[in-house]
Amino acid sequence: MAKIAVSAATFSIDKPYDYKIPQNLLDNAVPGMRVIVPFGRGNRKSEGVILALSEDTGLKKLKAIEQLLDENPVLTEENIKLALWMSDRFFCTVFDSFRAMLPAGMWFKDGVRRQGDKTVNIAILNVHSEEALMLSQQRKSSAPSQSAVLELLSATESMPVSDICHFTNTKNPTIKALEKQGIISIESQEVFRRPSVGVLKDPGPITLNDEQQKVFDGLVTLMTNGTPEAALLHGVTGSGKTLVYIKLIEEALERGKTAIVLVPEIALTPQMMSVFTSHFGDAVAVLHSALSVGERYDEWKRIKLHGVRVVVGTRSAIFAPLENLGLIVLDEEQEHTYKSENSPRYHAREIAKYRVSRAGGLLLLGSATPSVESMFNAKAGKYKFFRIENRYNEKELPSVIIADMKQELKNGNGGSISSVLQQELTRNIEAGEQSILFLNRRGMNPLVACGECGFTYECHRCSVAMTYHSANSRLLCHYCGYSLPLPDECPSCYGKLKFIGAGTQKVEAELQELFPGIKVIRMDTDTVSQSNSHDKLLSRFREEKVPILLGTQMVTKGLDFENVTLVGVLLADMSLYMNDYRAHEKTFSLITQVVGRAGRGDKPGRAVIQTFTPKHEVIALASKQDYDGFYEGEIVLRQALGSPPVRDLFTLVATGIDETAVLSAVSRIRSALLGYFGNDSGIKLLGPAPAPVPKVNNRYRYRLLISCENTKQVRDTIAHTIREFARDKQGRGVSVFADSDSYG
DNA sequence: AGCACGCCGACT
DNA sequence: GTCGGCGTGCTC
Repeated sequence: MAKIAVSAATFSIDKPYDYKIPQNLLDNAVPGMRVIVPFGRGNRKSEGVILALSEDTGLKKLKAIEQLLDENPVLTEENIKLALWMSDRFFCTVFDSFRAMLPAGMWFKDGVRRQGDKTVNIAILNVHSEEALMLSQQRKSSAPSQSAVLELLSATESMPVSDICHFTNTKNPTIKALEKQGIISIESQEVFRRPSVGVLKDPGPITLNDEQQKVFDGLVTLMTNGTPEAALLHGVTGSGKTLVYIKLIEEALERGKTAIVLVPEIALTPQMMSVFTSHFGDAVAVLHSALSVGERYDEWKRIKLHGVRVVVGTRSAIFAPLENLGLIVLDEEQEHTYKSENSPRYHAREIAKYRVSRAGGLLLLGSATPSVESMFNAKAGKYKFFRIENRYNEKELPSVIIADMKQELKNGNGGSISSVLQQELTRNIEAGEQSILFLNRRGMNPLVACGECGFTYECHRCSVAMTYHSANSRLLCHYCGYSLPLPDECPSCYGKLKFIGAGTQKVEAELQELFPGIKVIRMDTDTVSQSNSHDKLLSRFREEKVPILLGTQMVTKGLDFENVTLVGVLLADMSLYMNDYRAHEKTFSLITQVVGRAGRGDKPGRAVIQTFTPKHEVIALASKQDYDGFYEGEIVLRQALGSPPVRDLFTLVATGIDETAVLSAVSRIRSALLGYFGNDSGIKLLGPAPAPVPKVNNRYRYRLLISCENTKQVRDTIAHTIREFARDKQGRGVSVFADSDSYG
């Protein structure tokens, strides 16, 4: 019999289920294979993964495995252990964990057949090329098509059939005829759908400066000492961390090890890929969710079976099927994108720690503004700490100007560009230098409010403010996509509607008014599309020396432009007052990164930070790029509030259509937890309170926060509470999930 | 979550 | 009688 993780089992009933292995599958069924099994009363077919094999005790009458989905196991014993560990750690089913490990193309989705291997027919000459050429001459008049094909093949010996047809303008029957005569043979060869990579020309050997070299030496020692290690590398923007990564990977590869490099967002993979591919060639693969299903499946196969040794990718690439891992790098480790928002709700850093601890490798967390959590661990000695203080090539950090927007308003400037920023922009335009403007506002579009009664539009399904899109003159909800046309007047008092909080579109219009005839590139989710990619917009900015680049989050990372000497942060406060213990950290990190964009070339840079709260300490520290000062202040605050990393935080979220049902569910869960924890002073319960987004897709969301130490016992209690809740018929219509150290 | 089983009311 | 409504409990 086999122990199986079943896809149809929900969290509350998840466990290894026993199935009989039918005689005809007995020889082939092995752990790590995917199967189809009957499940539940209706015996509906469900996918599953074999966890282990054991002797059939014959005690229970078991159902039988229906079908094996793989010839060879697609998951290793190590994967199975990891999946079990994840289910304990992240409150998910074991099958959820497996789903995260395999590329989407391998699963049956909505009845669609899974991704097939792509093959191509190759024609191969069975005779010497001279002979082929001779045959070609003979047939010039009698069989001109065959003649052309043979002439072509005499030069190349083999070629994909489709290419031959294309070049010689022949059809498949000609090829078939030649095959029949035994002159050529046709073989089917597996090909890999690969995302295109722009490879840089011969990068040459890397030379590190003294500071980088010192850091590198320390890291190599850690990587090669045979024990699992974790290190935090704090390197200011422009300190050349990537060079250190490349040298480390070289070392790892030389020792027969493999490496994973994670970046926080897809937009950063092409740059990393081209740098890495020019150093390591075909040994590099890329994994992220913007690849087509076929590409992702094929990259995964190349990694698992065809000798790839370096993987670059976003969060899910942490599961890349590499063996013998010597190094995992998380670049910009503070980014929230490393945390999954869906089940399994893992953090890539946690999976990385698990993997290096088994492989004896090195986990390297790199950042210009380390997360408070990682710095805390570094100070506690859990991570070795390294720092690069100086920018590569000794570039100076930009000078920072803080613009008080309240004062601007008093002076009668209600626009989004302060007078200082306007002056600086003028200066740059006149000098032929470029500027980047950053708008820290998700959603990018203005809110609409009544100028008289203050009425605002909220999405009736999601309880978030709707924003205005000028492209179609509609109001849109950014959570569920619901939209409605913008009315002429306030529906409540018939007053005049006003736009509040400029989005990139509005700022673009303002810029056009302030600087007539000056080109502006706008970069946000509206202007970045497949045909107009992130890359294309940036290379236009670089090559055409467009004076102003205006954008959202996207413009803040990894970019390196010689001619950019001015950076403006239009609304530095935006993220400061969110109801989230990470709000200060996010704001600090964002401003620091943006400021680091300016002055990377020979000329010194300036940064203008616009804010309504110029005295705020976080803004002052960020403009000085004083990370240590920020950390010291912040950790005291966290200590006082009992927030991570001083303590751990679990979030329990209940969602449902009926608000009172959801609320009473959370209250019942709260009392159940209180019952389990008793008056343990180490555990603090907060809530119930509406989740940061209280309604999504017509479902209300309430949450409970548990501040405590993340122990097995606490996790088990939380998991047990969720299971109990799901079994209780009182909770019908309400679903509950748990998360640890969630973001937002 | 999804599905069968069962114990009630409405209808040919 | 019996069709189908939904409330209930189980999933190897």
